[in-house]
Amino acid sequence: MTDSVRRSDATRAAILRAARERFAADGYERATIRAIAADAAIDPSMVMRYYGNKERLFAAAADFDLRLPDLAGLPHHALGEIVVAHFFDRWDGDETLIALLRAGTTNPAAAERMREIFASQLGPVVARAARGATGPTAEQRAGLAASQILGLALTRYVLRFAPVVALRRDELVAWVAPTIQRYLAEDL
Amino acid sequence: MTDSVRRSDATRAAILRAARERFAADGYERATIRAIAADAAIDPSMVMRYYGNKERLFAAAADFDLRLPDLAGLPHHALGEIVVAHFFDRWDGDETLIALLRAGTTNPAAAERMREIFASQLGPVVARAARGATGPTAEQRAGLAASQILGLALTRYVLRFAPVVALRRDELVAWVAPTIQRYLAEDL
DNA sequence: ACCGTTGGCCAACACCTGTTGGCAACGGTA
DNA sequence: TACCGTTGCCAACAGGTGTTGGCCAACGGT
Repeated sequence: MTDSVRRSDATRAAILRAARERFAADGYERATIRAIAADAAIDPSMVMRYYGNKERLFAAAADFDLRLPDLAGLPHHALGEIVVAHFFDRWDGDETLIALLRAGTTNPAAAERMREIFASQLGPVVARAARGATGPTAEQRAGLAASQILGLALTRYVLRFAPVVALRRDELVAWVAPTIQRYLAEDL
Repeated sequence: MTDSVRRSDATRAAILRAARERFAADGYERATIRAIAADAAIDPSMVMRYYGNKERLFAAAADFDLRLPDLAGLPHHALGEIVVAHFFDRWDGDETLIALLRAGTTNPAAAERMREIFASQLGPVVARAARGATGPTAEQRAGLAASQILGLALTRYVLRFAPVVALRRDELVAWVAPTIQRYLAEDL
């Protein structure tokens, strides 16, 4: 029975979708099981049966893939623009990263998940792209890039600073890409 | 009586200090009135008597002055370094900004406070410094700078990304200062 | 020495939270 | 048809939350 499509799969998916929305909009503590269940048009106890507890529900909802391309085969001078544009694609198409960002500031487990994702997904890509560069380590380059990328997501999607919201996406890419380019591939 | 020093002033200050610590460490919702009162060695009901409710307590605890210097009289090419170093001074010496950052991601009032602070304190300083520059408006320049500065605070003090925590302060200034310099004073 | 004012604590309130167990309807299978 | 695992809801629990009102002791000016 485990390999067939169960009737409950739709419910499971509805819960996960509602959870991602709520976690993204409200953060970990304000996103209540009851509210998520109501969004999914289901009883709160079903959430517990399918996901065990709130922490495991969040872990399931915050399973995220940055889907970074391999930068080693791309034009070296365009790394910054490619990375920034890719992150815009990623968080415009999936609010999971925003959920993670909101929850990570108050929930230790969410912060740990965030560290894992960037260490295991951004780190290696940067290491391959920055091969042969002198100066800082790949981890340091990745950390610097993360600070600018997450700061952009923070001010635009979470804190909603008016000028950052008002700037068009391509304008932001033009401004921020050189920053990322320098962090990833240049020396001081 | 209102202009004299009351016996309760010490208690008021202790509550405020405990509130700032708790809000900085836990964020808005996880920082409970009871925990703040316990830190201040006081009864929870006293917090209510002195500050009315939790939201007003946060407003009092999050009253923050960036203390930005007037950049117009300083060497133009060193703006970035001065600003970045100043922010390190500011958030190393006062955890209020960290409290604001943590709370701002989940509490709408805290986010609004954050927008106010940056619009009213960073905006005008940037406008004076960037006088005569062409291209983007001062608000846009300030917003871009805020994205990098807050991203740095986020990854270093809140999410605690290992490489960003491990880098020395002067190393981070050296890397980030050119970014801020470009956002504040250069064109695309 | 008095007495109003101030500073403080205790107990309780109404509400909301994550979480649990029991019970009814469904839907394939024998 | 009789069965039994699955899917779902309802009601409740135990604990924690912000918040309130009443009571008591210490202070300080007269």
